[in-house]
Amino acid sequence: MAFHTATSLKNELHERGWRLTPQRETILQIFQNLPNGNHLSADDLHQVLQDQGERISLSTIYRTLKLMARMGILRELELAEGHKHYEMNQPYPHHHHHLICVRCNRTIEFKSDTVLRTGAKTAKKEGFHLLDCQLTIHALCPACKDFLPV
Amino acid sequence: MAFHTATSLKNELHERGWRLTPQRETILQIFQNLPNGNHLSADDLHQVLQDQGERISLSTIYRTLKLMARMGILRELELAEGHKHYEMNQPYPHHHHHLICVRCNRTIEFKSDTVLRTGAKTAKKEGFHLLDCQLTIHALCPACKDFLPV
DNA sequence: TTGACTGCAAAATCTTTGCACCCTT
DNA sequence: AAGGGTGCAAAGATTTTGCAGTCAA
Repeated sequence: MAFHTATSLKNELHERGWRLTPQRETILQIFQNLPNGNHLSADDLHQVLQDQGERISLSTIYRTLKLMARMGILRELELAEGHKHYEMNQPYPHHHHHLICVRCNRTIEFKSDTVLRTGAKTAKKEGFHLLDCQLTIHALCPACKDFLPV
Repeated sequence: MAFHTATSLKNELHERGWRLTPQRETILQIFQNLPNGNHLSADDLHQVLQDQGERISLSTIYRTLKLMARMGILRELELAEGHKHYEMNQPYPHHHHHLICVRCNRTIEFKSDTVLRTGAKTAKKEGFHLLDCQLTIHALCPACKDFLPV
């Protein structure tokens, strides 16, 4: 989970015979400039790009998001809203987890070194190459506690 | 995250003005009898029911799965296969997490008391009512390491 | 008896894919 | 020049929803 720049992205792609296209570079840039803790869905990203005057197709966006998630550059978040969200996969001091209200989707970020350590240890023990490790807590927030379950 | 029986399900439903229907009871039973560590998608569940001669519609299945997840009876798993899976939300000694290969979806279960404790502590600190807490590790398994990223 | 629940079918969402053309390497 | 990448449109997959009839309480 190292920090990625256009150059490191290029190198990693080339190692595998893939290419660095303007689209991929632009998308990486969007995520790099995203304020800490923000995340985008495929459609959000499409909007942001449109607003910047960039015309990248949704297909390419989906393909790129999946690619970068599999490379460990982005992390795929399931914030229980029917679609995935993505954010930069930041290394240690910024790495965080999510507490989510299953009713109103209110989300709180929190950090945990021990969880991060558990993730790394487990992946290593099984011989897996770690990409991302996220603790997701599903719960009911104070405002929704009494409305269970709908 | 307590163990649920038809009776406790009935009581919890009644507390909120909901009802215990044969469909809900049957679905709960399926999950109770599911071998530890197994999980079902909405469609899997539909198949299992068909095989048992039960005719419960997919709509009802989706509605029931969501309901039981929000009640904390089932846990919703994102095993990166384009659809959700569900399993009983078992309390402490059986509670587990998942290590998943993002390429082939090979999944390994593991337990962690410290992670569970972190989840409980975090929810409490924020005043949330805990439903489920899962550490999901995305990684590349030994067999897929070298095929990154497609 | 009441209104929550179910089943059905249609609709809505989100995501993937085939194909012709483009462009990085 | 080769073949990976993109855009478009169409297809796929999963999940949700409106509605009329059903049934738990």
